[in-house]
Amino acid sequence: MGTIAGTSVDTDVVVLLARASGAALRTANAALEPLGLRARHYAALTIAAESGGVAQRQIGALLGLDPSAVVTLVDDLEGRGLVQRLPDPDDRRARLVTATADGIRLLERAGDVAREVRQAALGALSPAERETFVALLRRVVG
Amino acid sequence: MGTIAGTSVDTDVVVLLARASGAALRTANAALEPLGLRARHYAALTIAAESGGVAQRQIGALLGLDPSAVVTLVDDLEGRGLVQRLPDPDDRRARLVTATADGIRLLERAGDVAREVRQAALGALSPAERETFVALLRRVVG
DNA sequence: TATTGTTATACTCTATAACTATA
DNA sequence: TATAGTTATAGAGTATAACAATA
Repeated sequence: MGTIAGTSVDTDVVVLLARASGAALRTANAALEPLGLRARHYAALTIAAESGGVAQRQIGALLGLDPSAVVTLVDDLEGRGLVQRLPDPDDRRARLVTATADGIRLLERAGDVAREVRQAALGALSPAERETFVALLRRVVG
Repeated sequence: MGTIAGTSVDTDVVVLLARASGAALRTANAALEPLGLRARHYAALTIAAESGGVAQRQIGALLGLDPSAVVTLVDDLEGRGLVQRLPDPDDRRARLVTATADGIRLLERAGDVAREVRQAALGALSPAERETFVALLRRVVG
């Protein structure tokens, strides 16, 4: 489990992940605040824009969010006019979340911010190490 | 930012970290539940046991927790008789959190559980990849 | 003046159950 | 029967400000 040596601890993977995630989220939320977005909204808006229309269920699956949390998330974005819920012609239960022109414009403005956030999150690593880290992290998430 | 290809997304690092952390925490909390512990309590108890007495401030620094959250955490552990708050002879503001005999006994019982959790969290990676990943993750956290 | 621990408080996040309308 | 979305709600986590005791 780890032993204390001086002031440093051979910390648990779970703790390390929680710390890295918390720090990255705080950085992202602070950086996106001037645009009125949180990391979660930015991610969902990106998915909506790039997909050209996704079911909420899929947003939840991609972002690891509960369906009920996706409702709140899309409500926020729709309330700001950044996305629309359109009927899915293939499945009348589902509603396709699509980015509006305003949403796409905001995403473009947020591009630089997002780049800075990614850099800050992995600032301690070299470019090659970042690639390695993200590749492994993606496999960890599955 | 990433482009959609089929059903997979070149997801943001922030999202990946949040997903990995969430999944690891859920696994850890579920596995430790029979022992009446959450991941956070387990981590703090480990630090207390291995250090032989830590200031709450340091627990917060190691675990990335707000000082006020550490109060609640140590209250829980103390209420269950797993740690004690002893006066620090070198600084009368601080209180040294030390594991009790019960706390150490519980930690020993939790050892196997912790091993399983770490394995589950990084189950998709080979042993060598796990080492690489944890080393990089530790540098990301700083 | 700054720091440790503490309390109170507000806010966000997460998770579940129950419901509807479809499939 | 199962699934997509929704609502309500409860519980956990996070963050801030203010305070007493001590440095």
